[in-house]
Amino acid sequence: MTGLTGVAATPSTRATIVDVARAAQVSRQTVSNVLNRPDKVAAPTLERVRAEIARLGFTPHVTAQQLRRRKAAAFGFEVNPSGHGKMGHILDEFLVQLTVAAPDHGSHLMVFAPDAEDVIEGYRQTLATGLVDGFVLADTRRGDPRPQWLLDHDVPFVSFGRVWDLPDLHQWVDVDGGAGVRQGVAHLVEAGYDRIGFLGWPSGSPVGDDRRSGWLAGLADAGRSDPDEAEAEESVQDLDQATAAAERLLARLGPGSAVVCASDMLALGAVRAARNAGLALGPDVGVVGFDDTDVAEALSVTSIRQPIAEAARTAWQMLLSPRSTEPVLLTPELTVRSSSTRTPHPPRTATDPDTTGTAHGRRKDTP
Amino acid sequence: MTGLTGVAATPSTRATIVDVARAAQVSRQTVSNVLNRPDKVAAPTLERVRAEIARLGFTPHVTAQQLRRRKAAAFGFEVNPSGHGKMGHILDEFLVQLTVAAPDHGSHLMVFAPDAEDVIEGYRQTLATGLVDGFVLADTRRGDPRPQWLLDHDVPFVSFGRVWDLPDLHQWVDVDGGAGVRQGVAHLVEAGYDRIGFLGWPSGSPVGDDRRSGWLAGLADAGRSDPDEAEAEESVQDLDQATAAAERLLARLGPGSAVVCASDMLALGAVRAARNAGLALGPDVGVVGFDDTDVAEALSVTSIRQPIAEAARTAWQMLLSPRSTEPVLLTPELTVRSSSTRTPHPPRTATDPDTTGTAHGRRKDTP
DNA sequence: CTGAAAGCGCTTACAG
DNA sequence: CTGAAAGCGCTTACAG
Repeated sequence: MTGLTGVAATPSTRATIVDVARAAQVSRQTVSNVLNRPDKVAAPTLERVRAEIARLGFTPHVTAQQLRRRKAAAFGFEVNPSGHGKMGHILDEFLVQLTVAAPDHGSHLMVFAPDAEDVIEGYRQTLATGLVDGFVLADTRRGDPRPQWLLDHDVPFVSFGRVWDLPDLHQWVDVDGGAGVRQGVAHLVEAGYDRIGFLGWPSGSPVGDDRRSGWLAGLADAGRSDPDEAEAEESVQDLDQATAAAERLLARLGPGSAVVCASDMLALGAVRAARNAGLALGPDVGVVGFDDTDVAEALSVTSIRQPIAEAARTAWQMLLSPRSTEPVLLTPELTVRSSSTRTPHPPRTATDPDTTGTAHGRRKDTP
Repeated sequence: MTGLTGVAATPSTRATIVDVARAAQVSRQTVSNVLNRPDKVAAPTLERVRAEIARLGFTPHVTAQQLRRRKAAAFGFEVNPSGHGKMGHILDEFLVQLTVAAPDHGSHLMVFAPDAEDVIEGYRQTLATGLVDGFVLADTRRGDPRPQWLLDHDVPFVSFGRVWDLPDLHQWVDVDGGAGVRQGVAHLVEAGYDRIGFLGWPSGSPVGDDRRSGWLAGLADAGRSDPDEAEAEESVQDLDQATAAAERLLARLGPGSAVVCASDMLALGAVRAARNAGLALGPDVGVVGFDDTDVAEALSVTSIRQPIAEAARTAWQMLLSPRSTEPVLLTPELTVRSSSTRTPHPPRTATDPDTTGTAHGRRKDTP
């Protein structure tokens, strides 16, 4: 292959734009034009250059492009060690989906872990290296300093999750948790459960309150408005406390009822509470969780799943066509499992009730 | 701040090495020397330049450094959408820990998702962009084409997980699963369980066979050599099959015995089998899982935890000082929970037996 | 110890 | 439509 035609002198070195130019008998600017403004190149030249590009396996050196264009075509994504160990790997999945979708937008993703003591400094430095043009934010919360800082410094960004502090900012995509819970209620009504309670987090968190409002909306849809306080309980994200809260709730609701939960952790508490009360999961009591985690899957608990891949694609779009002024709210889907199925249960000898439903089918419900 | 001293003309633009040079009244080469060979710069000059660097908040433009040094100081990490949904997010955690440790090695991490149809092409292209110098591999399996290709093309890499096909290649760090299971057996012996069985995967997979051998070694340690076939069962990574296999195994082992499992999924099967047999988890039957997933934590199952952060740090070291010829095998630790505690259980009325142990303490056992 | 020169691989106006 | 020129921000020998 290494002939007189001008293949790179050092074969181990990758082909450069100059190698292609020599091989195709054009200047290197023309090669660049073939790459970046093919419409400005005559057809025969175009073809010849492209053939050489293919033959040499030439891929532009992105680092050089970045420097020259003064644009990295890359975005930073913060990764957080403390986020691990807690149930639900939504952000891990989001990172993966962001990576998968990156090439479709001519971009790539750089992960970084800012010092927890000074997160903003981590963003500042990452930006200053020129390795990224902006950021994809996730896990935004009240009082989050990042959005304002990015705004102040004219740094492009998009957020996965509403930017609570800045109502005028529309560069976010989020999942409509309330709509998800509402679907869950509709599903449980349809499945034939009598009373449908809610096991949520203590009020005050925007996400939790949103999910709770979905429960109320679902009841209203079904003509079961105005539930009294007895039909809801709350617990922090802790299994023992969730179990205790669920026990209180189930005791008040009675058999034949169901519980929609603000998280799979809470749902697991409901599962245990049902078991402790001697109730079969599904037939005697329905449970729906949130986030469709491994735990929900393993225990065959119906759960509300966030459309993460779609969120990632939307994030890229917002980032790269920043004139779309509207935020996007995606609707989650229900993954239906045996915890919300009222089929009569087999004798309790050898088979565990909540193992029976092996049909892990997915179903999209619209409220 | 923008004075006559030569701060960047366009304030919105970040400071460059030239701005620092002007401000400190030296040439830009000297600034570069301050950054890269401080020993070659006179003390007063050094101090003056550094002061200006701090004042201007100058951070070198990494893209320019990459181009000039012909070195990205970055490594690629493949991310895989199909790896999700299955229990255990070891690789997600590895990615995070790799990112956390990156700055300590003057590097950063670029994630990419190669086309599943042609993974090698994804690696080739990523490398050709000049954005990375090499790769961190994970999830290596028999017949994996990546290590050989990287070797053939002189691309630096390290693998998290043994490179099974290339015994002469030592650039890997892995976790000694066998040693982990052995610890699990020792722990169960100490906890007072009578017979200790093994619930593993069908033989033939290197990882699974390794874990099984740890069980045998643990029994030998305890002077309980030569278990007969009745003390082991196998199942694929599926909950229903695992439950069935565990039921057969528990029936043969009898109460007061324990089961070490090759995964948390299998351990969950054992938990259900115990429950179906009316046995209390912990007091009546001990269970130890593998990987310390969310599911193990949620169900209070003792599990063997891989030291992922240490694996990540080791990977960086191997990558950046490639003369360390020896592979590294790390020993996992046991996270002890109530599923392997033989304390007498409270009455089975309101409290679920496997919820009692709220002490999620960690303990490092060495065989 | 400090500064002038060359160049990493590419792109972007700008002439011809 | 094609090519000569300039330059992105930095580093690395190499003279002084």
